[in-house]
Amino acid sequence: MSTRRTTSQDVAEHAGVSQSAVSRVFTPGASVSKKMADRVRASATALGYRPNVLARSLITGQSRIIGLVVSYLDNQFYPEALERLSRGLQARGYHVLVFMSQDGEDLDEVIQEILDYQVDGIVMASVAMSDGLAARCEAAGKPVVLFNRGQDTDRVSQVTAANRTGGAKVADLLVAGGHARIAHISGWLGAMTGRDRAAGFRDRLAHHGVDLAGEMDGEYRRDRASAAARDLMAGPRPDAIFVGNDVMAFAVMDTLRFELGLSVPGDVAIVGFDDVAMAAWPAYDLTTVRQPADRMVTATIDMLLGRIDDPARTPQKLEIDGPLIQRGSTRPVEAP
Amino acid sequence: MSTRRTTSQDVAEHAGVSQSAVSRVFTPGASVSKKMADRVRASATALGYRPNVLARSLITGQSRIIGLVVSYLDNQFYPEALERLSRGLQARGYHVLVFMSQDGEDLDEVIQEILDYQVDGIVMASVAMSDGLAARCEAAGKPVVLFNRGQDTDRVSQVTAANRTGGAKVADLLVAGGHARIAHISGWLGAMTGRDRAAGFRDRLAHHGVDLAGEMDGEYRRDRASAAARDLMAGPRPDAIFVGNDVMAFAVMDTLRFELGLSVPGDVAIVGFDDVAMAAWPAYDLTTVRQPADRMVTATIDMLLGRIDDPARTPQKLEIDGPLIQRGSTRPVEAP
DNA sequence: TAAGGTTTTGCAAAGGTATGCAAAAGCAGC
DNA sequence: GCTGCTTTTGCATACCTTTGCAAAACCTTA
Repeated sequence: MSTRRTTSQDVAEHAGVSQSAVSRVFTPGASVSKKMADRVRASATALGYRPNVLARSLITGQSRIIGLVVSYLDNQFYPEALERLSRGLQARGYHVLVFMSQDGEDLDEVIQEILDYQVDGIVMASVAMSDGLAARCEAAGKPVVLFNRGQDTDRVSQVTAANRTGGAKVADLLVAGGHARIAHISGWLGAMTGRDRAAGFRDRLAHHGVDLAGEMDGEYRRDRASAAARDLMAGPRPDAIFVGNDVMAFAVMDTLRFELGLSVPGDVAIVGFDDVAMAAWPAYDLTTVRQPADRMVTATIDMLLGRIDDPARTPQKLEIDGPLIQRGSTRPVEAP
Repeated sequence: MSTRRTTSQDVAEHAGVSQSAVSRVFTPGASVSKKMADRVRASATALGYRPNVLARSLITGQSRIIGLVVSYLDNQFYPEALERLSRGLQARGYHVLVFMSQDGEDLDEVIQEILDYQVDGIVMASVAMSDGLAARCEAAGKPVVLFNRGQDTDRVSQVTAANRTGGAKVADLLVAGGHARIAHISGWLGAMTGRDRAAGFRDRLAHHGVDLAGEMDGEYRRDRASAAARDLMAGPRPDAIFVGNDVMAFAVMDTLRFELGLSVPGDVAIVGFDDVAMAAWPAYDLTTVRQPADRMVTATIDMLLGRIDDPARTPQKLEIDGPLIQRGSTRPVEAP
């Protein structure tokens, strides 16, 4: 039935040369004469030969596979990042093997599976990692990059947006907009992104001498954010809400407009975080802080491949600043 | 530095048994005594040993990797499908290796790369495949499933929604709703999904004796859909538009409401296709035909693994019917 | 205890490639 | 044509596992 794959041995026989010669032709930088290369390539295409990546990786110790751990894809920021990551790695000869992690605690098992595949590196998208686990990966010689998730450790590299600064920018904007009662529905406070955005926002408000008129944990979930919006509106009404990410901000806007009959930005101004594609759609037209997915992904790839090429390099933390994008969900304000 | 991975040989020495014994302990269904298993496992955990999947696949011929080709992820239907696919395969001991295909014609090269990784099977999400290419994959013994993309070939399996039937359901609804001027902004007519939805819709309208008041190719693109909406509205106005998928439908709604100042469904009723999560959000509240991602993915996995387990099995085509979900973008109508 | 059958174990080969080393080939200069 | 040097080639081994086969261990029964 399924014909045996053609091997370098087959090509060697067909071309009348040794197997090692064939291998060298397909190994960049190996020593082969032009004549040999031509001859082997001719036989190779005649037989439809291509090197077996798995066998190769067995001996080189390089699989050209990057493991990606991701816990959910329903925040549009992640599919976008995944697409860029995959394209970028592909362009450099790597490919992404996907591992979905339940929100539960099977992360250990997931990492084990990843290591079983002999990946060359690991990207964890918005997933936290115990210190012991990080140590295990590094001990196995597999560099790890935490994408969009900060953590207090020096064992692994990290790429995040400038969350504190972003939060501060929002504070500046809302204060400049003359808002008196400003509230916050935060991202999940169990994660550093959520905490940093909130802290940056709070600190900057304080710096302006403005008190926070309410803060609730939206946990990065649509339903929690809607509930939080209802709660906030039940008391003395805020006239502006900074929401910890765009997806929650959409939920808040929907709740305000269609459930409570309020106008955005007429009654309440809304600001999000991420700048996913939908934020620009007219139905929401959301003012938000951009997380520059392109630069974040580029940095992630560079860090990862950098450490693969030179294992002596040490882990690194990088924060990437993104601009505040003013749109219709806030009243226009001169740039500060 | 990076310590050499511990191998089955190391475990064997530590436990004082042969290397093959270690292998058998980690090979389900192999013949090992309880005593041996315990002893080996003890040494294995002591040394932190886990079998090397790549070396294993070299000899078994099974990599437990499934190649996924996908061309873009900005239609939310695909991230959702990808998440389900990955989770489902993971539960059955497989993992997804992602390949992004540019819309250009490098598909040949992409498939070659996939085959280089010795994948056990291939899923092509909404990507067309030449017959020759399909033949090549099957010749290599790699079953292929086209996900959400029909094609005239018996070489590969296919899973799609019931696109014709879906289109027909929309026609029924709009006619029952008493609409007089009904238009269609189709999905890309270069793909069978787009053509089938359009054909099912058109045929059913004809069956009701209703003429199509205009049809344009939206190419599954937001900008093309908006442009099409403008064009349609420039002439004698339709009072209902069936749009080839949800993402385009959102664009059409935005254009009608915010650019042309029209009301949906007051002036124009809109129906989409897919039922992505956002369709249920109040800002759009879109009537649409559901593509049951869960069942489609389950079927895809079953077909793929079925053919991997039994290569004699022949490719199969499956259409999965999804319900019409009535929401606020059409006026309510009794179910037909 | 010995014979017979069954289960468990070790040995050795295989899977497809890369690579160190030594031999062969090529080349330049006389 | 010979010497000395550089480049190219082949041989053999290694990477880590699974698995057919035969030997060893075990169990059962007489």
